[in-house]
Amino acid sequence: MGDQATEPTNGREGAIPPHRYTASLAAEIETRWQDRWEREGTFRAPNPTGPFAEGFDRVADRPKLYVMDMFPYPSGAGLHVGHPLGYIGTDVFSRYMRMAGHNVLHPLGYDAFGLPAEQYAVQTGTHPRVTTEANIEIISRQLRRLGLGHDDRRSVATTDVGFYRWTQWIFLQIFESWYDTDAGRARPISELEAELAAGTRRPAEGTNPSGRAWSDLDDVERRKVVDAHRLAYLHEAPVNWCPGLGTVLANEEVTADGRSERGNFPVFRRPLKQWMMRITAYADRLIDDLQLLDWSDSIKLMQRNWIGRSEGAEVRFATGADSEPIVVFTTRPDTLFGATYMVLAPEHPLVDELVGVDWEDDVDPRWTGGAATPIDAVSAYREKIGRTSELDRQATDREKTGVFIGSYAINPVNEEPIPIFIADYVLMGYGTGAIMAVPGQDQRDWDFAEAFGLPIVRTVQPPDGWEGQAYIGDGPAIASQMLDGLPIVEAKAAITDWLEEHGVGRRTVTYKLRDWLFSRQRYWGEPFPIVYDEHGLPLAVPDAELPVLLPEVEDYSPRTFEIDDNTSDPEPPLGRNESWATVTLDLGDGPKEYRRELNTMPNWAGSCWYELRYLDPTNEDAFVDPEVERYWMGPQFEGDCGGVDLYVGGMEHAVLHLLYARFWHKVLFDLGHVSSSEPFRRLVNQGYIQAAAYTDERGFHVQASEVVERDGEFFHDGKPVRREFGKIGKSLKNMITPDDMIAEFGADTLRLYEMFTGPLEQSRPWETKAVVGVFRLLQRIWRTVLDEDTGEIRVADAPADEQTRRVLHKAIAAVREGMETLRFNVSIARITELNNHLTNHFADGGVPREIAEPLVLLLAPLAPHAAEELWSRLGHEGSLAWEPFPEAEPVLLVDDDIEVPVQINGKVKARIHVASGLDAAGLEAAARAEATVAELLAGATVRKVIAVPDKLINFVVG
RNA sequence: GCCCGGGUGGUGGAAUGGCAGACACGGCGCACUCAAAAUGCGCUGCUCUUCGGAGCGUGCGGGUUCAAGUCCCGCCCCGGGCACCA
Repeated sequence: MGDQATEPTNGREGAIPPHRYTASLAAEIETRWQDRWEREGTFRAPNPTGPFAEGFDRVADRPKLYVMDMFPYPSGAGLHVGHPLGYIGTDVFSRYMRMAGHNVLHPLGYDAFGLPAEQYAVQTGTHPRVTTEANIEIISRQLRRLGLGHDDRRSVATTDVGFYRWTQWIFLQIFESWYDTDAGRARPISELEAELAAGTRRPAEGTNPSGRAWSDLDDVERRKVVDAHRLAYLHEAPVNWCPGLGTVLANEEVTADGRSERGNFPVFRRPLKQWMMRITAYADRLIDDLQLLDWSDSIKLMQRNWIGRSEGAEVRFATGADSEPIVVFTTRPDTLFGATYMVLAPEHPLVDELVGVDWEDDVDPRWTGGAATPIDAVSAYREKIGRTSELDRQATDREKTGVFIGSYAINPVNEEPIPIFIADYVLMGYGTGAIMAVPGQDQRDWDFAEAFGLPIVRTVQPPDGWEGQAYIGDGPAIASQMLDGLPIVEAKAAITDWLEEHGVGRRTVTYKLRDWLFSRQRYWGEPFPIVYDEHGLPLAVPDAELPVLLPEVEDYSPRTFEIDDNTSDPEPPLGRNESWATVTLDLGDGPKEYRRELNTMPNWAGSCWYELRYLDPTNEDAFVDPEVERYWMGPQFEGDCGGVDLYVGGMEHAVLHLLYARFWHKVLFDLGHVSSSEPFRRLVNQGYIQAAAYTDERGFHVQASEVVERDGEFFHDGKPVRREFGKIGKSLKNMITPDDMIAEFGADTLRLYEMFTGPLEQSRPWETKAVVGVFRLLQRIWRTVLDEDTGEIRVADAPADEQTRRVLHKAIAAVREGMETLRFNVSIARITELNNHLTNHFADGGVPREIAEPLVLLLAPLAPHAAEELWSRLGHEGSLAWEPFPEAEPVLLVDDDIEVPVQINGKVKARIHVASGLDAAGLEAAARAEATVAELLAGATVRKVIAVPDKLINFVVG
């Protein structure tokens, strides 16, 4: 292990002063302070009430601050140096804010359910809990060694029975509620039942297929109606069935070319009964409340795009005498007069009903796909796209395909018959799965119309010379009867009114967001607190029966199938324990036998609410005490959504985790369980650390640690290799662990290095040889305070000179600003400047105590161990974690005399020294008096003088 | 294709519209040393230079302004997201 520069290199006694700050001294200091912090509970944040209330008096008058990281998955590989970047950032911020007078809560737990432990269990038979706990042990030791000041009492794991018990409870809250669109919020399902029974409310559209009155329905029918309202509901819907994994996947887990993100197996769309979460009910609120959040615009935009709200109209197109009309969704109802054909998604349910028997005599040959009859054409086309969806879609992306189905629809505005096609550019999953095609104003429709020889009618006047493509811009309506001359916005309003008056359409909104598929055929997840009765209908397991514990099973795997077998049904592993799968319960009508739900919840469930459990992790009566939640997360001002004050994590969770967590939080808010309407008020996405990886001539990665650099070229084993930057890890053979860096330099140096390489949000390359820079900074600060030979402090009690005071206070102001804006790199630079001044100014020691002590405190959030040690050597008893952070005195931030550049036509020609605050006139006089300036201005015409006090003066001459 | 970020020395990066390159790495030089290491100090954007200095410089081209890395318009390149969304 390289210990160059830190230890004697030749074994000679005394080559290194005995009290120098070295890696081994750092290790001794760091482990000692880590033990002491743990022993003294230094970072325990008191709650206002409950079991953690001890010590609250001390902080009661402080503002609260809740700082959180996206918690890690405890993988067996351990951490590399990229993982802790965000954790160090939040730790520095938390330590700073504590010293700046806040009651800071900074916990970290583990997102411990998930596939890797389960797959390991499948291979080895080791229970996932054993693997998970061992991995948590390893990672928590690694994290502790970094000196992260977490409240150790609150380190929950989603796999703890005491945690997932409440995950199940929250699931039941969601199950036991429905979304009242009139009230715009979730309400308990019991209130719905009461209103239905009282006749004050009718079942929502689509929830009562029989259409009979509530009073005429039997109990089972009524339950089905109620179940169809629930926010967690069973739905027989096309799902992404992945036989290779033996499980169903969420849309988000399927790649664009129809394969599983994990494993890259084929995925099939097929109907299955699965648990769904009605996140779409919250679509508008999830969009609208983004404006309350202090998140980056890019993340907000990604969420908005994901939800994909679009306003438009539904239009009904009549088809034939007995067939029901085709409903299309359009954002451009104003172009209805230009609808010259219609396209249905190939799997649209009306296709089979509408398909014609024979082609007309004069049918365009391009329309038939070469088939003898419309029925043949439809089935051939469906088969064709069924095949191509599994192949890469890229190739077919450009050209439009489809077939005529041999029948017509009637355009409601002009009674014109228009041909109906099926084509794969219309998706069943969006809108109504059917469109009116307006080639004049839509490029995709234009392309299709060109390919199939369909008429193109422009209904918006394009600019002069616009030819050969659709025109989607604004302009007056043409060829549209009563709409003619209207701009798009007015035409939309007019035609939508007309459609509504004539009963052939209405205003509507659609979303890209789908309801969330919540069932997984896995073992290592939360069991659903649900049983099924003899009707096959779901019932909640009563609170008293929670938690529903994961049963022991002999085999942890779901049954997997041939990767292209799309006919078998999922068989979850929980079904392998027969005695568990059936349970006798008394649900109010005597003991009866029920069948348990065998699926488990997806990995996201625990992370949807863990920010709440940290607050009150030992509570057995509630998922969180309401008073504790209000204290840490409640709104802080009128109109505030409340929530965690700072949440730091990777960009990869921009959509899924952050959307799901917001959804759950809003349900809990609606039901009155939390006072905050959003979970995370402020979000920061930390960057990534990338490291150099090297490939040889064959393109194989070589061990990065064995590569040497000569004159900008890189060699491995004497042969040249190519450098690239990529993710740290085993696959690129460029693994760098925090353990290695701590051994070589110490944890404080690692922390400083990661913070110094750039602002928290920015990605940066790892450069081990640059780490020595911040290591030297710590050595120099050490030397500022202590004598390296004797170990005695070398500070003086004499007062500091004016200049040194000014340097200190400017540093304080700048360090604070860097801390508050999470630009720790700037804070470190200012500390370096201060220390450089001290080494220059007090070369023989004797740095005034009034300077040395603030210097140590400025360093404390960044390099806490070294700072604690120096603080105690300076004679202080307790930890400095609760010492007040130095404050800058405003008078000392302004110099008496300052240097001001004098520009002539924007070029600096001279510098003058003037009293700070000197006004424009004084500045001009002083500048004109300067010899060079006077010379240059002699004989020139000064057209204008811009004098900015304390900044510069500019003479514009002509 | 569309939507977000971002392009500043050899490198990581600083800079409320007001002296571009703070701080650090690397490099060069000096002191200390028999020598090296360590430490300390100095220099280090590019080009020219009579060694005084001069010119050019924040991806490229325009513009606004007394003044632009920063604001506006149009391009180029890199990173990320979405992808037939009606």
